[in-house]
Amino acid sequence: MMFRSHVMNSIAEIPLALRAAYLALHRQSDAAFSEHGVTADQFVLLETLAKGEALTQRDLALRMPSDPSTVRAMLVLLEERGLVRRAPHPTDGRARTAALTAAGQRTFRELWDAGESIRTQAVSELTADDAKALVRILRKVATSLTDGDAVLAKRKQRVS
Amino acid sequence: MMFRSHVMNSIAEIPLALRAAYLALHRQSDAAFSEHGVTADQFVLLETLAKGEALTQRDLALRMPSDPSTVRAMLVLLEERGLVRRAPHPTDGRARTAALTAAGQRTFRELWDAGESIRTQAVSELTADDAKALVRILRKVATSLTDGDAVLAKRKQRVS
DNA sequence: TATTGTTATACTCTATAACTATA
DNA sequence: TATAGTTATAGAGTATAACAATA
Repeated sequence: MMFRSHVMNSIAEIPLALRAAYLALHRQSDAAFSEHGVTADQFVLLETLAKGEALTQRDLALRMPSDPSTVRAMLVLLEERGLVRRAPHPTDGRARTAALTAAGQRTFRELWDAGESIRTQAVSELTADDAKALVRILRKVATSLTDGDAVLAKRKQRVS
Repeated sequence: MMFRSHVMNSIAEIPLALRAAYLALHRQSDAAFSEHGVTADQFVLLETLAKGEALTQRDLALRMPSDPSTVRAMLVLLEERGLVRRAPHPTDGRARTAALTAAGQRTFRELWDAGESIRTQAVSELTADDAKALVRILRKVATSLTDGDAVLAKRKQRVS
C-alpha cells in the first residue's frame, strides 16, 4: 500500500498531523476554560465577537466558521449565561446582531489570559519563523479547501 | 486590547488558523466520505487500523488520539457496518484487538482514493517545502501540547 | 425571489464515573 | 493494585429541512 511506503509522502501526512495538533489544542483549551464553564468552541465565538463589533448571526457563522444553526444554539447557551446579548439589527428587520455583554467581555479577557500558557506551550519548540510560517501555510490550506467549494459549485453549474 | 493591535502577534493567531484549516479539512472529508456512509473521524480510525496490525482498543485510542470510550462507540458503529472486527487478545484476557475486515480494507482504499482530491486541493497553493515544513511544525505543536500534560501532572505531584 | 433567522430533529463525537474481569 | 474494556449517561457541536418574516 502506497501509504505504508518508507518514502512517506508529506502530503499524505498532513491530514493526521493537522488533526492531532488541532485536537491537542482543543483539549487543552477545553480543560483550561472548563473552570469558567466555557468550551473551546464557545471561546472561539466570544473571540470572534470580541474582534468585530456587533455581528449578525450570519456574519458570525461565516467568520467562525460554523453553521448558522450551530451558532444559534451556541448563542442561546451563552445568552443564558449572560455573556452575550442579541438585539434587532438597526436596519435589517430580518437580522439580529450579537455582541458581548460587559460580563462577556470580562470573561473573554480572563479566558484569553488563561489561554496564554497554552499558546506559549504550543510554540515552545518553534522558532519565531516557524510560528510565522505555520500561520501563513495554514491560511493557504484553509483558503484552498474553502475556495474549492466555490470551484466545485461553479463546475457543477457549468455541467447542469 | 492587545489582541486588536495592528502589530498582530503570529503566536496569537495560531489557534484560530489551526482551527480554520482543520475544520475546512474535516468538512470536506465528511462531504467526500458521506456517500460511503463514513464520517471523517471514522476514516481516521480505519486509517489507524490500516497502518498498524490488529491493535487493542487502548492502543487505537492512544494513536488516534481519542478517548477509549469514544473509540469503543465508534468501533461498535463500524462493526455493525461490517468494516471492523474485534477479537479477544491472544495473550491478555482483558484486552480485545480490533482489525479491518476485508470489506473494511476495501472501503478504506476507496476512501483513501476519494480523499486524494482533498489532499491535492489542500496543498494546491503550497510548495513542496511548505508541505514538509507544515508537517514538521504541526508535529512539534502537537507534541508540545501533549507532553504538557505530563509536565503539569509531574508539577502537580511535586506540589502535593 | 432571495435571505435571515428559528425550530425540530437526528447523529456523531466527547468524556466522566461506576463497574466487571483480568493482570 | 493497576489495567482493559463496558455501560450508562450527559452534553456539545454539527447539519439538514421546513418554516416565518423580511428584503
